[in-house]
Amino acid sequence: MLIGFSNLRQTTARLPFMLKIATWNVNSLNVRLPQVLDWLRTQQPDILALQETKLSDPDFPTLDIAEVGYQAVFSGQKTYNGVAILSRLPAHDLITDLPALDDPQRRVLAATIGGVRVLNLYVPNGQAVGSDKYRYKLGWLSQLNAWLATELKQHNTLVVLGDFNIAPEDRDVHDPSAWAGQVLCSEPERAAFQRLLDQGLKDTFRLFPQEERSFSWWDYRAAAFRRNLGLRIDHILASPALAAICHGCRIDPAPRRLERPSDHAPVVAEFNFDLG
DNA sequence: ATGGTTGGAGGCCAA
Repeated sequence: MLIGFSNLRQTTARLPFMLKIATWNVNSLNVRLPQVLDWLRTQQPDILALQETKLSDPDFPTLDIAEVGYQAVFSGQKTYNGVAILSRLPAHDLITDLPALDDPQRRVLAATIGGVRVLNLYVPNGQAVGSDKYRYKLGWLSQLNAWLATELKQHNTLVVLGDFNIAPEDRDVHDPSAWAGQVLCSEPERAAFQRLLDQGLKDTFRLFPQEERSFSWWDYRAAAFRRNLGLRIDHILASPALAAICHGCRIDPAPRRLERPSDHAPVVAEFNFDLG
């Protein structure tokens, strides 16, 4: 017993520890709270970024989330948008707005958790190419790109994750010809996504072999999930230092199969920190 | 065949 404990102490110092970071657009945390609590209990992520909470801050279910062992920070909005970060460790140095964008829409929440800088995003949907909302989306992404540059200067270990509302490549689309040039897939949106990667971020999902036709969002209509007619629009991007220790990234389709699901599935990335 | 479904407001809009 004593020997075993001694060995454990010796080896623990050299064992890597895994940091599990996830993102999930829940499409109303009110409706999805039981599913989120179950998912936290079974998957045990260290950090879970939520989008589309659709809750004002006083209504945030802080106590329910604390009961399963997580702290919560949030930037909420009634009815629309709303982002939150749930974590084992406390979150500090919060930012809730893109600099130089005076925007009442709650789509951004940055925090530092256990030394990792986390940028949680709910990128505007854009509605349709050429619409006012599409122009807002592209302007928003431009401001995001500028902000990311300043964040990367300050933080070596950084993740940008959330609902990007962009399918980066045709392989992220169930029917590329049908979606060609459409919102979520248009060239200006993909170029904006590429500009984030051009700053050194890696799409952690594509660091690993993945099944073909892997998607993170399926329309509620036309039995799209059953037919796997989806898009991969939820992403976990990692700075070079974090990408180098990324150990895996996967989409968890299980919650999408539940009754009253979100239209998005969670995405999970794991990082190995060697404390030796 | 330009459909269909969900959430939340509030008697349509956003996704």
